Amino acid sequence: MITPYDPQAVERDAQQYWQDNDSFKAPDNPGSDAFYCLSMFPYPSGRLHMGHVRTYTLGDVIARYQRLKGHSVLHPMGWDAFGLPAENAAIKNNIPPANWTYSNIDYMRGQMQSLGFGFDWSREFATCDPDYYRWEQWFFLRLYEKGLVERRSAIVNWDPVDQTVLANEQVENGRGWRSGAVVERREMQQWFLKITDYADELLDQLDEMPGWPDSVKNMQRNWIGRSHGLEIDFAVAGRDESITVYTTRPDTLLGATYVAVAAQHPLALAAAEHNPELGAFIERCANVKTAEADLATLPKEGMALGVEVEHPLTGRRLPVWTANFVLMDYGSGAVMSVPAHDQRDWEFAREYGLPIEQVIAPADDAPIDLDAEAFVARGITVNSPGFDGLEFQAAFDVIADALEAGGRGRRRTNYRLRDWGVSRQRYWGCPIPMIHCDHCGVVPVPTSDLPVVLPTEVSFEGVRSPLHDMPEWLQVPCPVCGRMARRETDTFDTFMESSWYANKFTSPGANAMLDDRVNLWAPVNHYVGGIEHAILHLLYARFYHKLLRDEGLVASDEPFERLLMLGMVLRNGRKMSKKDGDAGDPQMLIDRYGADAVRQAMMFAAPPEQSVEWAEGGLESASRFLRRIWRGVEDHLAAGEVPALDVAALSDAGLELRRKTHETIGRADDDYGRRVQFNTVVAAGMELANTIAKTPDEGADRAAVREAWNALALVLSPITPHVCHALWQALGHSEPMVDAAWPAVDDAALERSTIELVVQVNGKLRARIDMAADADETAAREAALADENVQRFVADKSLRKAIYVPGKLVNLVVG
RNA sequence: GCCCGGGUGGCGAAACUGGUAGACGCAAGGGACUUAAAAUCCCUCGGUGGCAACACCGUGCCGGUUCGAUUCCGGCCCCGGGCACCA
Repeated sequence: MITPYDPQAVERDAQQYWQDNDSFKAPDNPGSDAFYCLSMFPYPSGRLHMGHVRTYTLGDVIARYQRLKGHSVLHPMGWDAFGLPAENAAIKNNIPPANWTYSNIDYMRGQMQSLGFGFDWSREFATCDPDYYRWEQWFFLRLYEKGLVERRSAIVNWDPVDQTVLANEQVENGRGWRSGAVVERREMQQWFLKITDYADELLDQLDEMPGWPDSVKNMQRNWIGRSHGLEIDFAVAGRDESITVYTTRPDTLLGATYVAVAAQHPLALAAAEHNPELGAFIERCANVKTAEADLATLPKEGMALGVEVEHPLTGRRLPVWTANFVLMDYGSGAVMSVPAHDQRDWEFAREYGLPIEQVIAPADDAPIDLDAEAFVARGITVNSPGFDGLEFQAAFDVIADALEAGGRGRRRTNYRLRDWGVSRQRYWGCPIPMIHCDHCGVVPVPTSDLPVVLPTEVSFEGVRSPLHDMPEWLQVPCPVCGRMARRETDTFDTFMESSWYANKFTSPGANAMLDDRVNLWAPVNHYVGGIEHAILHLLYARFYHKLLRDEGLVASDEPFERLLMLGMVLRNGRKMSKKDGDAGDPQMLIDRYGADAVRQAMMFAAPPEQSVEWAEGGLESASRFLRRIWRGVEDHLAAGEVPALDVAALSDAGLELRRKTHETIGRADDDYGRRVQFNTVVAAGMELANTIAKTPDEGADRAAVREAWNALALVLSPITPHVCHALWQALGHSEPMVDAAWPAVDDAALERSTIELVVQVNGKLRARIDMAADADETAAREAALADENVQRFVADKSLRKAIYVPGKLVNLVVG
């Protein structure tokens, strides 16, 4: 019976089968063959977009391939459910965020199921489930006891639209990463996680992570930004105090001609008390309503404090200035200024007429012009009495030793990385389990009172968190003194939830944060997600994993062994957005072409790490191909019984098909497993289908045709699982495709008796000749020279040399 | 400015370890089938010259190494991403 390919029916049947048979339920006790494949869980924004389709298809391909290779696979899915859009929707439509979120989850889960992703849905959770976030609260209290949590006042990035604090990582070009509003600087009491305590490990371990792309590792290195330098004390002239500066260039110390401090530096604030003009300047600096990134574009401005300090080595008096380019929260908020060898200091010195004194000369005696710009490269010390003639490291060490011996300085490592501010002034997040008591101060919620459940029956008055207006939630007896106290109304940054969800999937139903099962699966063997998370999420998740490890909750050092960073899905060179309308809506495409065609088109469009220009043309192509193989199998089956494979009885066409079949298996295996490049798997499948099509399906060769169809169904099944499931059944297998094993390559099928040998003359292709595969060099050379076209190029010249690459080419060098 | 990627036909791309550039597909053109259309099948498809065999040119640009370079090295141009008064 010939039935036309009906993707809707085929996909419904396959999905029903997987559901009825719990096909993707991961075992609780996997053996050493465990493979944990995870795709970054989505924010339940309402509906899937093409970026989701790409990410989850790639993850699904990996999971299904590993399963065929014999692994026990864990491939879970959940929801990164806290966050601002739910509140915005709530404010706009007057729906409680919880309702909005859970209904989005229901819709998106349905979409994922219609795409045929092989997720173990029994492990699904949303981060807004109290059963999930209670452990986050519990763990936060453990960290608090351990001293890894701090509450302190800090200048923070304030998003005036979202009315919340943002981490540095969430500020892009001076604007909030979600709202796009210009970020302001505000001082507030905040909770911090001391990620800087782990800066060295987070940095150093990158060197031992071969499964991560270099680009991501470099981004993280830059973000952590470790620098080695010196803290140097400058005594304030005439006073019993000193200020400390930080420098990575102590070799230039003798060239310091002034010292610059941040506007908020205590020395500047003190000087301003007697100097209204200076006070006004400091005021102006503080009120610049911009983020740090924007400061870079401001002109360099400053003012003398009327204070002098003593150079720690020469005793020379240097003026102290305040300057708008010195940051209070990096280093010590003060710098020694060496205008000859730092471009910023140079510009400032030129503006205010401060001296520029050379103390470093180029090692190669190249001319320099300090009237044009600073000489910032490393070189040899000059004009530095007692320290001359030294190259960078020698000067660094000698000066560091001298200062340390005199108690006026010390070696110090600094980081760009700041502690992680986790407080958000928002409602829809995990409540921070703290209580404010007028008598006892800040008191942690006793673990026996966890979870602190976020009330979900709420209504919004503007953007303000409704928690402020819920006295029944807000007021609570102080756990220490019993008097009425207030709950903390801030909630956690949502990156807190996404920092440990991968581990949680291993321990469903545990009456603990994690249980022993975590180490049977963790770390994630292959993690799949968008490049936009290269810093934020991945750095926090690495940090959190180390926190879990140090609490004895996981045994591994890193959460993700191998990382696949996908390029973005673009349309007309831009990130896809709502403007793309139906074209950007996968649902319409699934309804029209079927999930398999959508999946194949997405995989075929480009290799995973590259950004992909989404074009619907690929869907017609994919659809056409799937119809073709469907019809091909139908025709093959309609021709009746197939004899057992008898290689000796095969025709040349049959042997050729067998070779193609086994080549395809080998290529696909390598592409799936090692190269993680799936567009070429699709191409290889198409080539095999083309070869099948031109092989007469007759006599003994029918066995080779059957073998080829079986191989094609298996090889393509990670990408187009539904149609392959159906074809596999039709081809007579009683076992379902998901339980099949990856086929072995038959090396004998790959052997050739003759090959096409390329003949080059002086590196240029001149002929192709048929040769015995095992021909030796002499035979190859003679056959090459016998070729008519080759003769035209060698006839009147002498043969100098011949290069023979067996099985490939012979290159005749003549002259 | 610094750190990563990338640049190959009209388009998406392939070429994995230096060895046949453009696999596979899209679009286009021609043809078959059809009353017609859809679907399907066949042929052509980097440029120039040539009836053809074939030749010359061609992987952003310039140079180098090599018998041989899309691939390695040096310099430059352009595009994308990350970081950025970080001392």
